[in-house]
Amino acid sequence: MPELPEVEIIKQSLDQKIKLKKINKVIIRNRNLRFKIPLNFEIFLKNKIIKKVSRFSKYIIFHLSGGSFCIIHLGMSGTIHIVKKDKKIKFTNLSFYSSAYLPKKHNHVEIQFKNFKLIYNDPRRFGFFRLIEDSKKLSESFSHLGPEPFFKSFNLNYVSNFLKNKKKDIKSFLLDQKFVSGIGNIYASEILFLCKINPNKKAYKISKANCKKIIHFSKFVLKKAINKGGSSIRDFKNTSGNDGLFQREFNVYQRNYLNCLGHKCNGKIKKIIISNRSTFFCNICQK
DNA sequence: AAGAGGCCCTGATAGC
DNA sequence: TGCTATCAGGGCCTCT
Repeated sequence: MPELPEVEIIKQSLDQKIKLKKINKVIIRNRNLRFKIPLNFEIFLKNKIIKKVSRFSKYIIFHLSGGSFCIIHLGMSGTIHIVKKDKKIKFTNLSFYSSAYLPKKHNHVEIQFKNFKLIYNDPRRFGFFRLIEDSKKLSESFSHLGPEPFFKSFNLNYVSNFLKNKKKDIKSFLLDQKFVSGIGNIYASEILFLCKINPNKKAYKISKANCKKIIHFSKFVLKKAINKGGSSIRDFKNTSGNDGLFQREFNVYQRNYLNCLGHKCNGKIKKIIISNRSTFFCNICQK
């Protein structure tokens, strides 16, 4: 599910709902996520106050009283939702399940507050939780990640220097979190379509003009997706019962065999595999 | 250093 | 109905 826009939506509503709340109790039902949840996890969080919730790239960050942090990554299938005394609260944007569907399986982590609890559900268990002792270690834990598209450091100099001499295709670099963090498989295809760049194009062949387009449309697509409440595909919905709306704006993602939406283009959208991930593009518009 | 590929895991769906 | 194969929005690791 979650690329930067979806994580941003979740972060925004979490910050509203759990900021300044005290954790009463933590229950772990399955520690075997992407990384094993440490045995001191419950004790560490108990009685801590969530000072605020923030986000970097696809990571949610709980700022805890005492100066420590808890970071959450949702992997492919992680969802967070809020439950009040075994009844679901229809908080906006907190869960991507419909209100009619209360997940029972795969509720691996439960964080209890006074009047409600936060539930982490993750069928594939590619997500993870990590405890971070202080802000120095927090920045260390993100040091391997490149800038978000929104950062000033994601500029023409940086992009063209990074791609220079790289022989891999450009689409793989949009997914490479060391190059730029927050873009995932959906938005990589969408960004390249708007740039009119073929996803197979070798990175070193990307012109400066095209680097500018990549910078521009990376920001543009992610911002627009955030404004639309993210993308809901498959069975995902948010708690207010609504889907995110950005999937209606897809130009290429999952549109294989359909007409290209490019201006006066008669092409059909193609689906190919690049580094084991589905990739959608128009071979007429995108050169 | 950079790139290719495998792996972690469950569930939905398609095809036989 | 039930089997098998394929595919999912991510990212880590190893090998070359």
